[in-house]
Amino acid sequence: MEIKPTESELEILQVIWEKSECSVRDVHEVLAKTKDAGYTTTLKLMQIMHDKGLLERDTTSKTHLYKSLITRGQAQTTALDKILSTVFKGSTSDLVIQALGNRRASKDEIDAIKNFLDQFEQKDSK
Amino acid sequence: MEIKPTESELEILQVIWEKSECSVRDVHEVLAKTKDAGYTTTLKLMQIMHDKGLLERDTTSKTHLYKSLITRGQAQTTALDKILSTVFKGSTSDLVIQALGNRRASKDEIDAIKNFLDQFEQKDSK
DNA sequence: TTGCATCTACGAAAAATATCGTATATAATT
DNA sequence: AATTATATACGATATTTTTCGTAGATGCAA
Repeated sequence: MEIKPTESELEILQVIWEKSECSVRDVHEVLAKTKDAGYTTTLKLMQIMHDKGLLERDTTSKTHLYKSLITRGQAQTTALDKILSTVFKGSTSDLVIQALGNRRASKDEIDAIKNFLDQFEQKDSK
Repeated sequence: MEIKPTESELEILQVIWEKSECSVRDVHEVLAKTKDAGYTTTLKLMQIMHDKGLLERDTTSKTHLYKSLITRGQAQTTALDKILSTVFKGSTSDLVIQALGNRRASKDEIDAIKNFLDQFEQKDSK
């Protein structure tokens, strides 16, 4: 079964991933900075996400607390898979090169990637 | 002005990018392999894309021919920017590492990336 | 304990996307 | 020339996603 969060759902997940457990108000206050949708909109969305199995919640107190049932890593994988197939013809190296080409990456970041590649290659060729 | 193709529009663009110039039927025949939507659906979509300025078309003959007004590279950049901000907290290196980690990349691909990084670093540190 | 603030629940409207059916024009075939 | 196949145009419907308003519950403060 595929879980594909919508655009708005991802906005919410971002907040929850940071704080790990959130009330609707917690989430809404963050979103309100960049977006203007009413409180009940956020509420409804989070309820839907709960129905879909994207969030779990603790309803013991009046203010319910939500946690994400999918990790940021999972969402990253899903997102990458999607754009790999839609715009990169499945080529991971195209994606990586494009990602590095158009953006500023610090030397540290580049080194991190190189190290990663080294160990990756070792594992691969033994 | 931001152009953000929808999911279905990207499916169509993929076909057009391959052939560079397509009739509606060209596109529809490819899509029909993996999807089942009627011919007029594809037609309508391509008309909408033309209205939006995503496609241009030559209407001299009965069968209109469409070309893409955005390159695959542009779509790649847009897609990367979006997921960078929604699931990667803006970290390019996270994205790259995640992309390489979960997928099989051939030795050639890895070498290509390493070369790219080398020249990139040179440019960077002068 | 009365009133006010803050929750949740939830139906329903709005907006964005995607799909289809039908009318009509044009070209090809017999 | 008549028939058939194939195009476009385009309104209408379906589906998905987002937004909102209102009702009712719960806790807190005066």
